[in-house]
Amino acid sequence: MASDLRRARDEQRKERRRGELLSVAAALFVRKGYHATIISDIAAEARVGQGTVYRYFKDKRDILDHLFEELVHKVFEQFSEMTSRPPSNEAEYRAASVEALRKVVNVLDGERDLVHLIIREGPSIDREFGEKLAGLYERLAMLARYYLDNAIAGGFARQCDSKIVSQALIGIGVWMANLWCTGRLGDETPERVLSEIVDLAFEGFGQSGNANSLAGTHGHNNGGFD
Amino acid sequence: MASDLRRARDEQRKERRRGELLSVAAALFVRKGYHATIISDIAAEARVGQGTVYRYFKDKRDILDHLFEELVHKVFEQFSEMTSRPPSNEAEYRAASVEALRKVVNVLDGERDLVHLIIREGPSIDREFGEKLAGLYERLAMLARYYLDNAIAGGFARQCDSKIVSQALIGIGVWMANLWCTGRLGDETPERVLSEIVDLAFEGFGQSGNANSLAGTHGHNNGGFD
Amino acid sequence: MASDLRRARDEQRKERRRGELLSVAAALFVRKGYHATIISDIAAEARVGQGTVYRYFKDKRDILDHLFEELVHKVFEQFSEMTSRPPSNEAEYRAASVEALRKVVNVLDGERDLVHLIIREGPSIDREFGEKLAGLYERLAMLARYYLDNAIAGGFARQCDSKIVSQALIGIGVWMANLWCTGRLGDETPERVLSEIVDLAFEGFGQSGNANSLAGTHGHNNGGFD
Amino acid sequence: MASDLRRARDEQRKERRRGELLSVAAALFVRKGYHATIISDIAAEARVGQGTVYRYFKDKRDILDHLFEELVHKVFEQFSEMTSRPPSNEAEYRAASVEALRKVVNVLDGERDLVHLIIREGPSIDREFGEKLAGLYERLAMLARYYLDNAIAGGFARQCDSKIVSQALIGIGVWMANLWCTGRLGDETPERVLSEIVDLAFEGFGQSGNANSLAGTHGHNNGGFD
DNA sequence: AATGAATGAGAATTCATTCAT
DNA sequence: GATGAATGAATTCTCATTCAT
Repeated sequence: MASDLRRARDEQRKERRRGELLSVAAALFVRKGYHATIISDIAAEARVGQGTVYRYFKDKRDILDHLFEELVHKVFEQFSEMTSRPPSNEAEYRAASVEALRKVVNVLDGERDLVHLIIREGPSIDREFGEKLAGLYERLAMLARYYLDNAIAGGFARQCDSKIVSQALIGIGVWMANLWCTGRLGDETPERVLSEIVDLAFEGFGQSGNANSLAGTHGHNNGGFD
Repeated sequence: MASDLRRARDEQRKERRRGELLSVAAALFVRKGYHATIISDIAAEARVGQGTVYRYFKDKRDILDHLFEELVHKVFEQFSEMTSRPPSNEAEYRAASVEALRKVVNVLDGERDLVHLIIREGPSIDREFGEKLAGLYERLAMLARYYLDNAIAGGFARQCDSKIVSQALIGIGVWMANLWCTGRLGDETPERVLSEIVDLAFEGFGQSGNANSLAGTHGHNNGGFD
Repeated sequence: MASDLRRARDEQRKERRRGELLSVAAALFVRKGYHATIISDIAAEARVGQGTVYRYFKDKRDILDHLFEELVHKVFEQFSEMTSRPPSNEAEYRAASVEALRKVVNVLDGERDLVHLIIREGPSIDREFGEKLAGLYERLAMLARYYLDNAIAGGFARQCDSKIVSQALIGIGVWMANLWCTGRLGDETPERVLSEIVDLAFEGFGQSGNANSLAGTHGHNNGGFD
Repeated sequence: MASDLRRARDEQRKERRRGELLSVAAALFVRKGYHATIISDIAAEARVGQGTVYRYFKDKRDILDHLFEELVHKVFEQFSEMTSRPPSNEAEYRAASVEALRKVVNVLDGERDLVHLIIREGPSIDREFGEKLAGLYERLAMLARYYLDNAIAGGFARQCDSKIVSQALIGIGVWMANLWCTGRLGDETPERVLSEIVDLAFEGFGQSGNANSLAGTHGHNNGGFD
């Protein structure tokens, strides 16, 4: 029936406008900052009335939530197709790491502004959003830790505190992502960064083997902390 | 003279109250968030009138600036006394790294809330503050890079892109500092974290030597990026 | 279309409300004084929210600017239709003066409060407004001087310092306007005032001719001034 | 006794400081405007504490009152010594007018800023001050009218509405005083201005005698006013 | 559904005045 | 008497949200 067609068209138009509002808001949040961006900015930039914004989103915070979910969805979408067979030697582990990072980079590459926004503003929006973001980071850390534990158990990763190390890896990732989004990595290509980071993670920057390792000495030596 | 005594006492009281206001503000910024904290909160918590806050600080932003400068000052104070002789072998490098980190940890340990505040809110206050903070991180990265370059030149660090690696190290540091400040490191002691991180940085978590390194292969293989 | 009608109606309503706010503000400025009138007074008197005032005017100063421009516009509108042929004898000059003053009086009569407000508060609002007002007075003085110079050149006005005399005429005008607006002229009709002033300007109040004139003696006799 | 000397010295110092505060306040009122000048400006400029200002004056308004009274006192002081014999012919009238104006000018010359301040800000301070100032002007107008009525009665001034004409004369006086105080009279000397004004008042700027006078026709002709 | 005018709660900021020292 | 730190009432201005059209 005609009304079905019409309804479909309306639905489509609505979806398009919602997307338009999201992208306009993201751009403004990035440019002016989340707190400094006011609803009327978004409405004006999207060429709609202020009231219209409220037809699509509950409030400003709701817009950010949608942007966040969108990003999270895109990232995890990538991993849904990954083979879940865990690596059984260092070469496989390294290859899998590189593959996973490449996927992430590919997603983030198309959403630089959004990523920058989330990393920069996310922790300071409010307690709830901060915890949601921290939860995301935690999930990523758990993932990294899972693979690291597997490698340690399989004997192709050094004995180490996988909880700490996996967090450190996430720290590197978030930090580099942020630098890259804000253009502070200069002309380094993502691939270059990626390989350097994987090398650092697997080999460190030292020359020797395990000589002088401090690991394992803690507890015996508190290093002078009070 | 009496008036001198009076002036000295006034000066002292003023300094005490300024400090009181700063610490109250820091606590509130941490608890409620910078944006959600309003001047009257600070005044009420410090048991003074709103106007009094304005006698000591231009506005809310000015309070944060003072907190930031205070922290930066305390951190760099530690390094002013460090021997500047660069390490000449890996053991020295590692020892110097540990010593420097311990100093930083010692400072930050007394300012957990403040550190958390700056890391969390700093990037989203406004452009100016964000750049000031980024400048601090950049300085730290330069410092790390300087030592790394020295080690590479001296043959006791692996050939690597020191720009990327040093940034990664800063990323680890900021990340761990943040986790620690927010209590998300659980019962791990700073010393334990420190040694794990240094081990990771010097040796990586891999077992083998340089096997399978990706470094140097970039350019020949863009990894599928478009 | 319906939306056109709607827009037109909205436009009209907006214009009406703007006018309402202006007249309410003018009344309050006159009654309480500009500085003593606060935005919430205006909003309350106009039965609108405070925020609404800010939808129409940038701030209190902006309201005054609009009132001033409105008045200036109304005054000069009157002169746009006047014949520009300059008078060629004293009778014509006198008639033209009377006609011009009548026009001004007719305009001001409908805006007593506003005129009073501008004369009273104008000079003390701020430097900018003061200069704008002084500029208006200066324009009026130039106009008077132009006609006076013409009359002197034509031999139907006495030799005199037209710069000083024209300023004196403006002084009389502003002063009488102010007295009249504030009701301090009692039951004198504007027409009566007008004719007295014109007589004074053309003939002075003396009986004799030019006897005893001081004009032209300055320079020879500085009258004791140092 | 010593305490008498001391008391006298204290009294003197107090008077000096009071004068200092008044002159500092006047300068600030002129430069920044009465409303824009705050107590702490005055205190800072006079190099005293804010509280000290309140030892000498009740509040800001009180300072202005004192400045006003000071000026009024100085002006009327001049007239206290004037012979009170009224003029008996036009020449005497003219001479007396000139003499009186010269006295006024001599006083005002030393108080330009103060005069400017009073003329500019006086009417807008508050109702009370405005009325006080209007009262002063009214007194001056009464004085002028008294002499004018005397001259009309004596036959050496034209029949005219002395109420209106005397107000017009005050208008000229205040206007010229203001122009002069603000430097907008350029290089015209006070004496020059004075003589031009007296000429204008006694003779008008017209050439003819009473030709075309409108005076006396009012009432028969309302001039088109509605 | 779309609009944008209206709203008023809420936050920042100022400054006259008080008062302990 | 002098001081200037402290105060909080008062005012301006913003902006998220509602709602009549």
